[in-house]
Amino acid sequence: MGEYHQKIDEKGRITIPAKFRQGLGDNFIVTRGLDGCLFAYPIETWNIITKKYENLPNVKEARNFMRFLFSGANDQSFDKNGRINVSALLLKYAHLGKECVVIGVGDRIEIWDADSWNDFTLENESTFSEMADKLFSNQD
Amino acid sequence: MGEYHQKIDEKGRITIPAKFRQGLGDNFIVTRGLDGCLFAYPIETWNIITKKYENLPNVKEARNFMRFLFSGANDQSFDKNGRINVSALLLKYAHLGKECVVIGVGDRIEIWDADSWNDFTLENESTFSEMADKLFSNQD
DNA sequence: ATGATAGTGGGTGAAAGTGGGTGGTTTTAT
DNA sequence: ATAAAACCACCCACTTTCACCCACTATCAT
Repeated sequence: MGEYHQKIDEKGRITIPAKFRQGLGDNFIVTRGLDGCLFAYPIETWNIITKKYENLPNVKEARNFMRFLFSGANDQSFDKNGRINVSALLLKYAHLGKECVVIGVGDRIEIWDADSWNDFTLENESTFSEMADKLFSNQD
Repeated sequence: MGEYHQKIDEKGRITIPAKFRQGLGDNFIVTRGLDGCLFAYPIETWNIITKKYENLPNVKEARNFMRFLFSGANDQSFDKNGRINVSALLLKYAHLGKECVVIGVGDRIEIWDADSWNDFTLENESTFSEMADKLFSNQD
């Protein structure tokens, strides 16, 4: 949980906030996420996700799906200073420039380009309250 | 897993990314893949696959698929620099030019011509985001 | 104020990737 | 049968990249 603003240096390194490091473990997966951000999963969570799709029938759609799933995935670990090295491909996918935002969402971490994140929050600001209404209205 | 862009030299040699080498082992199989790429399997995985198809009913489709699978199969090993020597036949089959893309997909590696891979991702871009929605949303 | 922890930037040596040479074996032509 | 030609496995050399290390700054708690 939480929102942290971090910088991406010229080598494509991102410091993951100290708070998140323990949750991710020593080895974890960074992959393409939804709405133009990156996801980072603990390896155990990733294994659960992939295990679900391991025995798909060998048809074209399934093959494409697996290609999408695996080609975007990188296993990562922290350097001595708690940084990860994001590949050029993933940087491009998420339009990551010099500034980024790292947020904790349930069992994963999301990495957003600062501008994208800004746009996202602006766009959704007004709908958040509606969303909250919807989500929590029939709670007792 | 992951996506790596490599070059093919004039002798038809492709450097397999260091990350994939251990998974393939010293001897492995390269063969015609589906959807216009090449597959590379560790020898153990290959044995399992062939065993599976040996037990298929002896119908024409099965025989044809076996022919497809076996006639293109080469056992390969790495040279001192981690490269494999792809036969002219397989290069032609996968339309491999100077640039290629190597991806890890579950228990195998796929080798794509750079342009083919580009076309593939462009064609599927829209369905990929749907896939991602499916993939990450109905997580239970 | 001071020490400890987190974040940022950069240098460096080892490893990965790339290209080309060479010598021996096989193939082909005379 | 023999020499010329082609091929291929092996070797070496160069370039680029990346993982690791160190140094500095900012932030926070005591």
